[in-house]
Amino acid sequence: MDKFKDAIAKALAKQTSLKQDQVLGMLTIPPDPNLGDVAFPCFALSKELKKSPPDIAKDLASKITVEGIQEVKSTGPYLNFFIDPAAIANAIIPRILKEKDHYGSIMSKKKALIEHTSINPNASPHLGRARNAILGDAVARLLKFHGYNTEVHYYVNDVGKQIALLTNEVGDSTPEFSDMLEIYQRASKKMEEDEKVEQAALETLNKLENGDEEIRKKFHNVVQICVKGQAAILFEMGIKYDHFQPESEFLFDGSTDKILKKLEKTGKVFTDEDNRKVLDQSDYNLAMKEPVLVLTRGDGTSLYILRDLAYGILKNKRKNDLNVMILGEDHKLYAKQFAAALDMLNEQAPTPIHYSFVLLDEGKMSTRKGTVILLEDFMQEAREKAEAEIKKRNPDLDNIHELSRSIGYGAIKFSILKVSAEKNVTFNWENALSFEGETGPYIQYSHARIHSIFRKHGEEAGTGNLDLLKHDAEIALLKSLASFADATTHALKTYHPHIIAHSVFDVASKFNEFYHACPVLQDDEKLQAARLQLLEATRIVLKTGLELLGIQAPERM
RNA sequence: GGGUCCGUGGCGCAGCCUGGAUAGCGCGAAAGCCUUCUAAGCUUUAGGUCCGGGGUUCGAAUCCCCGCGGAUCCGCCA
Repeated sequence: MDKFKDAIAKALAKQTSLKQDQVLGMLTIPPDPNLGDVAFPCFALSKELKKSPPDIAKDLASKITVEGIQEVKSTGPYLNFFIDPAAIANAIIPRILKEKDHYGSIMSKKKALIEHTSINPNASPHLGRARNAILGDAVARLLKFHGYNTEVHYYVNDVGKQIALLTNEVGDSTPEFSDMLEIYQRASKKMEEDEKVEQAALETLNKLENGDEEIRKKFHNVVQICVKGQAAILFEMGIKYDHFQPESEFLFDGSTDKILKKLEKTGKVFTDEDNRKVLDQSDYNLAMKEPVLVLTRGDGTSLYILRDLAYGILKNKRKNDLNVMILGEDHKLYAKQFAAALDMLNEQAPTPIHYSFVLLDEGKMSTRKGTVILLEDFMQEAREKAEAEIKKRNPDLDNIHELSRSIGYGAIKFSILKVSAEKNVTFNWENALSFEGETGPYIQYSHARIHSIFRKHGEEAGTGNLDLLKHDAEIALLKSLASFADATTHALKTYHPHIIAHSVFDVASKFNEFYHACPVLQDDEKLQAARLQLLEATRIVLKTGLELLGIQAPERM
């Protein structure tokens, strides 16, 4: 579409006092395709020309001709351009068929690093955490799609007080991952009731920092059980990581000490009345009562910020062109403080991508309190529903087990990814497990329908005269395919996968309208050949779009 | 008290960056469409003070200001 807009802008620039770039910024899409494909509002020229906008539109309509535009018409104050449908088809279809799964990619050759998920290793992940992982995975896929050599990190918070608490509670027993949630909740409850429990956790932590091998082993065991259990669930969802970075590494290799010393050299570190080391950040305009960052506890043990800084510096050593991390909205201020601290060390900060929480009707989720919906339970519900649906429609399929995973997880991911990350969502079983309308399965179904046609016809789309594609439904689909490429670049620029979700849904929706309006396999061989090409292009885009969201594209369902 | 994000038909959302013509989509509701490429689909109908109030502008869901409501944060949790 950009091609046509450029041509229009060029032609308009010749006829008016405006520059081509200015015109380009003013062009809009009419609300109804019957009005035209591209519009130029004439209000702005009104003062200068001392004529009414409708008169200007009329005047320009009679003067302008643009290649690939079959008609220029004035409607009130708007100058409307009708793109020749054949020109759209010939511009977009060959491009998609040639670029295939790269269609929409900027083909960067740069490097990127993304850190996401990074759940506390204590229990089975709940839906709120899943939003981080699913969003992060989608952004990682987006980066890879655009050609970024992308490294995916999972930061393992294996030295916290919460892990100490869990480790103490586990003691010498050898629990399974599935026991951890209960153990963690039990420990949290004990801590609330008895402050000695917290004291014990802090003592354990202190021993860990002072190199107690026994404690270190225990920590390691508990953390391993948790991380393995969590990663297995996420892996089942198709979410993978290149590197698990243990936080403890920065403690044991002396990085935290080094960073503390470096920060002290800035002269901004002071010791407070409780013997804690505190970093003064008043130079950074942070919206807090006292812009300070506490670096150590009174007993000298380090706080997470020092480890985070070490990790941030390590990330920078990889020389990435893009460096992003997915964080909850509760970490917004912390991300700023973190960036400020890195700046004091003359280091670059990663770009945070924040998301809001998933709420339940009854309020917030909390692993400690047990008011959670676990991702694994949600996954199971989705699989079971998918399996029931498949058996209802297509009981003869031989891969029902595999298929119900694709469809169930597709529904979960799409329901999370279609909403912009900064929006609070209230979880609702019915909406989240819907397979109809604006859902993952709807898109998967559209993709499967195309495969069905090709199975009947034979896999080769062949060649044909694309000028024949001029039905309204065909044109609408063509335009949707064209705007997919805009969506992928916009999504990259803003780190907003929901833009992809809506775009690929639009393609599926336009395809289904086309499917009902235009029979593909039919007597008119030439028309059939043209439509098969359109179908092949649609299949490519649907598959690409689904993959960007981490959703599989089954060929039958 | 201060900062940030969100507020769009009964419900869930897109549109806001970059202002433009009757505000889109899905669910739910009502009615229709399977002897033709999979009905997880399609078509039609009903349903909206775009949270409220000011301002900027020829024009505001969109930009600015002031409120209201929700989320979240503001020193030893990560």
